[in-house]
Amino acid sequence: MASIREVAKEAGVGVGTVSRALNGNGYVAEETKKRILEIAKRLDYTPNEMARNLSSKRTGIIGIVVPDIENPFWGRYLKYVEIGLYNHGFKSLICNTIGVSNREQDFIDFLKRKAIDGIIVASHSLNDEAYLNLKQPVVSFERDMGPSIPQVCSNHGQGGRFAAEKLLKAGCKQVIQLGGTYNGRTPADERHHEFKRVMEAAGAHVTTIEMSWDMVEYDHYRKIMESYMELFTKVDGIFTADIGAYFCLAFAKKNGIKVPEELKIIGFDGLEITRMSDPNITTIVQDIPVLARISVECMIDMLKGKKPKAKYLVDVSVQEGGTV
Amino acid sequence: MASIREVAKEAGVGVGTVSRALNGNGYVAEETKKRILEIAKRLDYTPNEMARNLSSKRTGIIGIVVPDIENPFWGRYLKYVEIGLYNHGFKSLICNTIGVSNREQDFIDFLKRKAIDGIIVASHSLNDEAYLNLKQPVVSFERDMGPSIPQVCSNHGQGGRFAAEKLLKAGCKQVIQLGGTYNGRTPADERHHEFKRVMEAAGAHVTTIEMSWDMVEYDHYRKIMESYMELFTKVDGIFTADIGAYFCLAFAKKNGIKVPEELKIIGFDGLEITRMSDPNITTIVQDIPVLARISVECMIDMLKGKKPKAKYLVDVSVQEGGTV
DNA sequence: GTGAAAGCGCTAACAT
DNA sequence: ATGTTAGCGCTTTCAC
Repeated sequence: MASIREVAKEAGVGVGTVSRALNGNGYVAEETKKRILEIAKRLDYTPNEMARNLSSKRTGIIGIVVPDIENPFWGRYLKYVEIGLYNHGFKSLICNTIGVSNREQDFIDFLKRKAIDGIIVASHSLNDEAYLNLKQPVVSFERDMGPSIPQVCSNHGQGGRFAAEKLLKAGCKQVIQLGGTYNGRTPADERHHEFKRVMEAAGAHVTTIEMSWDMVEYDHYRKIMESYMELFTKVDGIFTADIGAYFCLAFAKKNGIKVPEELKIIGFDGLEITRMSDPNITTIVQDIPVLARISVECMIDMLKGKKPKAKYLVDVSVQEGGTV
Repeated sequence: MASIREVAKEAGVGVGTVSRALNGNGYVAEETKKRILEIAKRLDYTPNEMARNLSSKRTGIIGIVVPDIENPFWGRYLKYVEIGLYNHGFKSLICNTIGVSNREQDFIDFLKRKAIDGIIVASHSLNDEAYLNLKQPVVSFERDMGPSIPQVCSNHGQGGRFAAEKLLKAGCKQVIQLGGTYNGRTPADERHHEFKRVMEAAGAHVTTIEMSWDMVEYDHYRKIMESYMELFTKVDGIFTADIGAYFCLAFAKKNGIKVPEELKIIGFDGLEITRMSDPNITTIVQDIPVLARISVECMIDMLKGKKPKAKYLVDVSVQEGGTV
């Protein structure tokens, strides 16, 4: 309630002096400074952030656009982005697109109106153009949006190679992989390209089933996986996202297919769920905390006027489990 | 970049007229209005939200304090709160306390500084006092913070009774329940009180193990559950949060304990995970979308100056599974 | 060192 | 119907 003017009046000084005393900028005599601080506390003075924003032209808020907070991958990514931003003094505003492109556009407008200082986009229901020509910083997660927007993503190609090597070493000859929408050539598709390349180079046969992982209900994937499992009986290895891997394993157990003896399963992502099954699922782990940290650092650099690299590739790793 | 003044100058009118034309307030001739809108578009005019905030004394942003976004329960709650707020024209700022009370206090300060319009608190690492005496609206989720702060929570007592009834009907005589920290008398504890009361009234024996569900790593709970399972061999029924129930079931399967024949398990929360096991877990479902919607409506009411009820209790329901 | 004053960009009351 | 002007509460020159 108390404004800077009341503090100034009470202290018998000008508002400028109060501002300097409170923010530690410019010269203020120790004496007066102490008095001002005291009065500010006594009056329970709280600076008005809106006014401060208007004058400083920044809000201290960064927007984060994700496809679905409820999805464990995004929940985790969001968590670590929030932590990173917080450590740099920024707050996190979320936009959960849940497939509705309006929501994303709405958020971009919010940025244009300077209600937030920048956006980290990890969802892509909109064309890239929506983000080009923005004056404020934008960082893209898992998508190439052109040279003006830095991109952070896992080294999916490496992940695909790791998966292929694991299955090859385990003796797989006839495998299927589920996932990868080849239209957009997103970074994530790269893992399926590489997987196929390496497997085939070693003489194995690969069947690719295109499907997306925009999670609806998990149980949806159970049915999908089960129907494919019925279809491919001669298969000795499967490479798919963790959720898929989980249901594959469940199906195999239920139908007396021995894992890993008769069927090897390797996942991708490294979600908690892979550690909740018995046996644990062997999977390629994305390093979400690092992905998030780099996303944030990119953003901070841009806010400071520094130009980050165009692309950051983060190593994946293999989580040993009992399914390969 | 273009400000309202430039639009005004270009259109040969005053800034007031432009403001009215753009916001649809007050009288503006159709003719001039059309011209202004055209010019605004041509100049790519975007209203500055900070300035607007300062003058209107609101930001259109609501803060949401949760213990851990990555936890599926909170992720889901957050998702539906975000959707609700969005539908009312508000954006969602998140504060993930992850047990650090500073973070929560920091957020309260943000509110005091009028950087956000209100807070929905679903985390409680701070004393209630921190929220009392705030001029802006606060809504509490799953905690009684005194008469001045409306509270939204599941009807845990009902949930405890449902669970007890299920187990009793299934013939349980000797059960254990895990969870409930009797110190704080949080709404959630109520389910364990009621569970015990009903079970004992029917002549069953109840052992209560106090523990909290501030999730660290899921696997942490696997170990806890396993150690308790080893301990209680004569038990014929278990009531616990879904995560615990999941690991109980896993343990039972691994150790040849037949579920539900020899052991009945009933969970609480209604998380996805209960539908990922085989059999699905019988559990008491919290209606998160409704809890979220009411939280939001409470907030909106308060922002409008309406006084909401002091307490909103949301019904839970039984999800039939194969563990009871 | 400190006070006065000019913005920051918009809204709204008040003239005209 | 429209222009002018006074805030909104703070930061930041620029004199003194």
